[in-house]
Amino acid sequence: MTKMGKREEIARAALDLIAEHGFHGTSMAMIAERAKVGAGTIYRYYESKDALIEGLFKEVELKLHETLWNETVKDQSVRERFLHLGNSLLRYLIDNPIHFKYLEQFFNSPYGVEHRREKIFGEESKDNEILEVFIDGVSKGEMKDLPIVILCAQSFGPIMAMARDHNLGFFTLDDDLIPQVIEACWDAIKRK
Amino acid sequence: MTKMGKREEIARAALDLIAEHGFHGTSMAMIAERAKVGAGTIYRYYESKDALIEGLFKEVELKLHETLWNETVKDQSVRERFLHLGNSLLRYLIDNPIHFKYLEQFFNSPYGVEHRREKIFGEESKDNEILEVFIDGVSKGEMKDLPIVILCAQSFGPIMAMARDHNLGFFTLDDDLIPQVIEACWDAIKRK
DNA sequence: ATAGACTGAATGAACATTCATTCCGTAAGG
DNA sequence: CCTTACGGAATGAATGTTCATTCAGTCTAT
Repeated sequence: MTKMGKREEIARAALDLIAEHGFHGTSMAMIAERAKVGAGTIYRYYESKDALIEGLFKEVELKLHETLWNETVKDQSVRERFLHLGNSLLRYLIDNPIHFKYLEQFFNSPYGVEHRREKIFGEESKDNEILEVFIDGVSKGEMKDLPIVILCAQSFGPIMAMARDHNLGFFTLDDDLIPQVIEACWDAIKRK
Repeated sequence: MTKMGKREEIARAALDLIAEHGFHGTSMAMIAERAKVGAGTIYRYYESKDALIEGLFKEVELKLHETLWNETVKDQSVRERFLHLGNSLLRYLIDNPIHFKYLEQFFNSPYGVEHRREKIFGEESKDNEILEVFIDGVSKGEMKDLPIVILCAQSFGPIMAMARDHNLGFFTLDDDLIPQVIEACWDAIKRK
C-alpha cells in the first residue's frame, strides 16, 4: 500500500471509530486494527493521539469549508444567500454523517470549546463568508436586530438538531422537507 | 456526615466532573477525591460507573421535568404555552449549566441515544405535556404542518444552541434578550 | 546492500472494581 | 455514667485489565 494510502486508512478508521465511541472510547489499538496497520504505524503519521484528534478536525473542517464556500453565491439577496448556506450545510451534515458526528464530539470536548472561543473572539475569521451574510442581513434591515452570534445559533442550531435526528433515523429529511425546514430557519431570523 | 450527605456529595462531584471532562475523562478516583470519600464508598451508593451515569441522568431529568411541568400553564393559547415552555427551558439550562452540560454528554453517548430512541418510538411518553403543545399547535393550524419531531428540533435546537453559547460565555442572555429569542423560536414554527 | 517504512510485543501509567480492615454510633451491661 | 461489644458504613491498598506510547527487529523497494 502506498504511503498516502496508509494515512488515509488511519484517518478513516479513526474518524469512524471516534464518531461512534468518542475520543476516550476509541483506543489506538482499535484504530490500528480497523486500519489494518500496526499500532506503531499510526505514530509515523500523527505525533500522538491528541495530534490525531486535532489533525482529523482540521481535515474535516477544511472539507466542510470548501463545500460551503463553493456553493455560496455572491451578489444575491441576503435571503437567497442564507437559504443557500443553510441548504449546503444541512446537506453536508446528512451526506457526511461521520464527519458530523466527529464535529459534535470535537466541539463537545475541551479541544473544540477552545477552538470556538478563538474563532469568535480571535482576530482572524476564516468564516468571514458565512458571517458576512449575517452582517449584511442585519445592516440592511432584513434580519432581526440581534447579536450576530445569536442569529447564528437561531439558524444553525435547528439545522444541527435536525441533521442529528435525521442521522439517528428519528425521521427522514427528504427533498420535500429540506427547503421547508431551511425556510423555517429563515423565518426565525428575518425581520417581519 | 449523614448517609444522604455522602450520596449527595458523590452525585454533585460526579456531575461536576463529568460535565467538565465527559464520562470517559472522569475516573472513579477523581469522583472519590472531589467528594472527599474513599474510592470504595461510591459503590455503596451506585452499583457501577454505568449505574452512576444512568442514576445521575434520572435525577437531572426529573428535576428538569418538574421545572417545565410546574411552569406550564394549561388553558392558554398555543402560542402562550409554547413561549412559557421555551422560556422555562432556556432559563433552566442557563441557571443550571452543570445539568445542561451533563445532559449534553449523556445524549451524545450510546446511553442517551438509546434513551431518546425509546422516548420517540416507545409507547409511554412522560413528555406528553410538552408534545401536547405541538400536537395542539398543528391540529389548530397555528403551527406549520410539519412532523412533530421536526417542530421540536426547529424550536428546541436554537434554545440548546443559545444556552450552550451563553454558558460558555460567548454572549450573555439577559432579561431583554430572552423574550426576543424565544419569540424568534416561535416565528420559526408558527403558521404565517 | 541500504534506507526508510512498518510491525507488534513490551512497558509503565491509569483505570474500574474488590475486599480485608478500620471506624464509629449505638445499645446493652455493669 | 462509664465500659464494652456489635454491625453497618467507610476506607484505600491491591488486583487484573486496558491504555498510549516506544523501539528493537523485520520487511520492501530501489
